[in-house]
Amino acid sequence: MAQLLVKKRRPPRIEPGQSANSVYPVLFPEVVLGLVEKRMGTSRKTFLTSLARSRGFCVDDPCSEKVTHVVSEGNSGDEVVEWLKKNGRPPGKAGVGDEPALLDFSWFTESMGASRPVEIEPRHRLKVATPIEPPEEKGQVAPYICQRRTPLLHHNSTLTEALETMAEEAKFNGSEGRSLAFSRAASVLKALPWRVDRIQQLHTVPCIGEHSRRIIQEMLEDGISAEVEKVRQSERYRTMKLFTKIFGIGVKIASQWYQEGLRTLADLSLHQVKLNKEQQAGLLHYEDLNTPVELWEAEAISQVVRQVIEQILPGATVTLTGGFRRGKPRGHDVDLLITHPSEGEKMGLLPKVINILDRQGFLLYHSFHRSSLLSLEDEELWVSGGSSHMDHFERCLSIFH
DNA sequence: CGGCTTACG
DNA sequence: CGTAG
DNA sequence: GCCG
Repeated sequence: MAQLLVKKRRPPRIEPGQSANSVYPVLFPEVVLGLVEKRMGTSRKTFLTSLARSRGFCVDDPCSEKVTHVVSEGNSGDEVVEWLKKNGRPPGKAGVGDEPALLDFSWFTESMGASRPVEIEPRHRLKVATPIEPPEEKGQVAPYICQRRTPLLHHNSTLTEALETMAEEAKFNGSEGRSLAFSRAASVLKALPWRVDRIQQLHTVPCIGEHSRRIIQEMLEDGISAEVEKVRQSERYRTMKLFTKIFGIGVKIASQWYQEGLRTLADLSLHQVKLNKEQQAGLLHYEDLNTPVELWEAEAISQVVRQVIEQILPGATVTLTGGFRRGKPRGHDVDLLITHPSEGEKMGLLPKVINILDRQGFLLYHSFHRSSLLSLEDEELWVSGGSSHMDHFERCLSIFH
């Protein structure tokens, strides 16, 4: 099997103004809307569905198990629960916690206005007298990390961003352990099914110690943490963040540059710092490489690679994997898996693919050696493969254009 | 007080 | 030393 | 920094 990863920077554009639902790119695959027709009416539901899809939302039958956000207009929470039951929504498994959120129309309106799913707040939730959710919620966090949900959209973004700033700062200072602890504190808050609004709610939550609790308390009381703000404003933190976002530059080199008085990307050129090939590409394509890849871009790259692979190895399959396959709307790269029913057909496939992509002008940068390759740019393409009984590992990282 | 992921280039 | 998941 |  061969695995290919691609990051693209400016792939083919999708023309605006298309009407069919399928042509709108899904920008928020982690959110699936279900519109309750009761008291909304068929035509209004159709209109709202088109509106949502045109803004990149996925819309499905509210009774589908894929639905994460059930939106209704003019119904009480109990009425929606009853309606879902009557219209055949399968009952959720107790304790799994995968029940959809039951939301008032205000959440829909605000999300459409923002062109993205806004964070769910208590005022958005429909009040349900007969809870559809099992009384598991108030309780604890699962004992094992692998049992916890860490959703992209959760209820404590402000708090987790603060804790992650502290984690980053610790890492910049060489304190891996501290950094890990703050990262865990942030993660555990992402797993909570409710918004933390009182410090007492954290008494039984693991990974929240004295320091994290102090920061959280400050934020709950003042809406801001002086300690975190001080970090965010500090020249050291800002500069380290700037430098370590250069592909190929880690804490050590960034710190060294800071010691030498360097502060901006322009300073690096002025002082003619020594950079290897990857780092040069990293600096040259700094903005591009730090701009997230959108799902539609990933799909465009897959399509290009698919077309090239078809020429070289007919019958091969190219599948988008990685974060996008897990439903993320954005990523920092594109993972592609290349498979073919026959054995041995894939040897040397990667260099051929890269050469063709290069000749077609898709690659801004690429490099590979005997067993691996790595490059970075507006787009990057990474391929790795191994054969079944060979310890073969072929990889390629390039930049797509 | 020690541990905090691991492999590879 | 840096990258990746 | 947090945990055992």
